[in-house]
Amino acid sequence: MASPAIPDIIISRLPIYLRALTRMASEGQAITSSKDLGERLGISSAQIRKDLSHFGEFGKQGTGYQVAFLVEKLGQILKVKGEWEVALVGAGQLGTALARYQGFSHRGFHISVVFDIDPAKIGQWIGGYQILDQNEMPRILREQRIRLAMVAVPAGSAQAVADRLVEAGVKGILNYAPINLTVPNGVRVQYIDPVVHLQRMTYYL
Amino acid sequence: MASPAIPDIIISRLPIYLRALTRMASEGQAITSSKDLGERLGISSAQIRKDLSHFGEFGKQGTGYQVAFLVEKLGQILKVKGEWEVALVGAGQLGTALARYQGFSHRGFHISVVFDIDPAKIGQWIGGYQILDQNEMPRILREQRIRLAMVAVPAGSAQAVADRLVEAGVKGILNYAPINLTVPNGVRVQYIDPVVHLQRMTYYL
DNA sequence: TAGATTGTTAATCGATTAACAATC
DNA sequence: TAGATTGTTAATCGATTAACAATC
Repeated sequence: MASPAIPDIIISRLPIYLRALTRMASEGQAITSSKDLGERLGISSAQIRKDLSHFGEFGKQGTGYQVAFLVEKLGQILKVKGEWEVALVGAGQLGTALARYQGFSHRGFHISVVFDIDPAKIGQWIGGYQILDQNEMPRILREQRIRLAMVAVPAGSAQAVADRLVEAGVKGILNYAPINLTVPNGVRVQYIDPVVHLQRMTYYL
Repeated sequence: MASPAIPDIIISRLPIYLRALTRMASEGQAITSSKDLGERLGISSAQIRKDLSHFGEFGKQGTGYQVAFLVEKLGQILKVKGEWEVALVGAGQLGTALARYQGFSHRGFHISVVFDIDPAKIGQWIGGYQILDQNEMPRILREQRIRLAMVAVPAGSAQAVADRLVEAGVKGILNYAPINLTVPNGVRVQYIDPVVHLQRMTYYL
């Protein structure tokens, strides 16, 4: 009997828990509780316990959770114990900032290739990466079995890029282009659009 | 009698609708329907109609919605018809990319000031902005009545920056630092952390 | 032991969907 | 008119919360 699928909304909270717990660990905090973690995150303690209970029993009555142990477990659940290779498409302003960002490696990700379509950029170096020709992308992604990609191209080319990524076997796309992507079942897309986030706040002003 | 508060989950979808509709308009599409829009976004048509119905009747039976009219209405609802002034804190790699990003102005936002704490950066110019001393921030924000800010500083200083922003009257913070912020009621925070988004996908790989 | 906190159950709450009369 | 699509109601579905026995 297949275990029931875990709701996506629960999965989406786990990286937030992991981030907070990792910070606790770095601050020397050895033990936490659902109440403590919940207060930090603005989430109810019941929800945290319920979320975690889908994956096992990680705590101890009366005591709470070992921070290091929970970090370990969440890392396993999210499969970020090792390092995922990620392709970056688009070496413009934003792509360059992403290529230079130091925060990926300690949290389970590593940019392995950077692509652009502009002949003036191909061959140039940014953040330790030589920019490759986007036409080579399908071949290189297949060869390196890359399953994650970040898209930092103009909105007008994002869907075409996504189509080629999917063709090349990519299963997860982090899309920085301000446009919705259509992808087949089995492929996931996450969106980062600062304007959308800002607009989510102006309603309340 | 106060009208009942609109659930935040509905507000959070409106910018997505607006973005898709704006794109339709730019592609010359004059009319859409809840079915058409829903298919583009992977959302049910019923949900789109229900969401919009909280704010008025914007469509016509048998026909659908005028794209331009709906863009107008959503812009009003989200209060992004004019332009909001936004402060940017942190002029590092990411802050610089944000300062240079051209995509804010046509969607209701304008960066008016950029701050950093590093004496070597203060006074330098990036993307048309002269970097100001972060110590001047409270005074300048108050003077200019700025209510929105983007935080692109290291995680370790993000909470302190947020505290000062709140003190200075900021009501909405777009936080790029990979850490949860604690803010008083009445202040909103939105988070952008690429690693969180990537980790939300690796579970499924 | 007494106090604290877990994991889990049942109750509550809220969001989504299905369905359809109204009507363009 | 016939076909299409809205806005809305009621039903369904799913997520959150409250409560508590178990137990460290």
